[in-house]
Amino acid sequence: MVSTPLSAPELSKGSKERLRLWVRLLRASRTIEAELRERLKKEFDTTLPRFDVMAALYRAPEGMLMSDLSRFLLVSNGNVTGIVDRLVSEGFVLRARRNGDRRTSIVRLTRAGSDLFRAMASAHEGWIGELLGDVSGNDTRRLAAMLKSFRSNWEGRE
Amino acid sequence: MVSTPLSAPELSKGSKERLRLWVRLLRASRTIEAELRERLKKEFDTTLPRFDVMAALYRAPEGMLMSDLSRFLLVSNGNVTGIVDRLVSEGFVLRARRNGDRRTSIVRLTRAGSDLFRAMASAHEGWIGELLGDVSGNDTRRLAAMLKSFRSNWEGRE
DNA sequence: GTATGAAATTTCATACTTGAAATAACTGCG
DNA sequence: CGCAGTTATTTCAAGTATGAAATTTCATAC
Repeated sequence: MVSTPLSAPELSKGSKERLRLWVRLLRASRTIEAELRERLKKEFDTTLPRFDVMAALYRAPEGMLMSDLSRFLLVSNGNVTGIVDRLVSEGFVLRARRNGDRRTSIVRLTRAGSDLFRAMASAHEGWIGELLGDVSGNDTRRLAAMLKSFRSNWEGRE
Repeated sequence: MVSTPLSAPELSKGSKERLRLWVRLLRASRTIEAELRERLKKEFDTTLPRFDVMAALYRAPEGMLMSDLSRFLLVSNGNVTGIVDRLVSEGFVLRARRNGDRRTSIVRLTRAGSDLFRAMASAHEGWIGELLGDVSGNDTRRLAAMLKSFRSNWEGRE
């Protein structure tokens, strides 16, 4: 009928409902993210990206490559460089050259970094418990399961 | 036992499960967001924040105040200023002074902005349908309902 | 051993983002 | 009226984010 190339009259059947789901998903995560950012700033004078990097490194005591960090956190390479730079200059993270491959550098938490992260992680877990406190235990498990399967279904591509 | 002030031995009962839910929620939305950003760039040479602003304005043909935009999109005031500035300079958005209150400016889409947004929205809906395609209709509705109640429960504060 | 190409990281330009400070305009009390 | 306080917006510095180009190193085929 009309000439718009991509917009078939209805698109896929459930696309309106899925769109609504996406909008709510995004709003939920932005709301929580904003609150976390504010608390991290107020309580620990740090930021969410720093926290994310430290969380990733805390789970990998032997250290991670920059590219592993960027893949795991779903952010670009150049981005990780900047955040790690600042963490290094503050003494929470260490860059170590490897003997094997001089292109790569292993990044890991310093002792001060681990100590700080433990304190932050504990507070963080409490905040999440509070912010998601109105979600029942059943819903929590069901939501988490749905989101898990979504991710694994979809990420397999590309 | 120990001296860490915030970390009671277990925190709230379901806090570990809620933490897992949060991590998955965040990963899901970041994964989708990254894909949308890439496609918006490739297909329309624009960005997600620009799209978000235009989407908000499209729903409000009479226009919105800057502060309404920032509240609705959950981003800071200063942020909206920059994005709108760019959209204005590209001819997709218009700032109009009001006769009533000279502090405020009503922001709305131009004709070109509406036309562009319609095209983008149609593609966008299709992408979401595709990216969330593995979520069944039932799950879509259930997830959306859970996320809705979460948001309204929690946002009532502050 | 040396070109060729791939891989890991950094650098760069541009844009987004926040939170705080600055500006400008409105409101209403005395 | 005058001015104290509030509201709407912009400005600003610092940090985050991307994607592309540049660097450096490695690996492999000659």
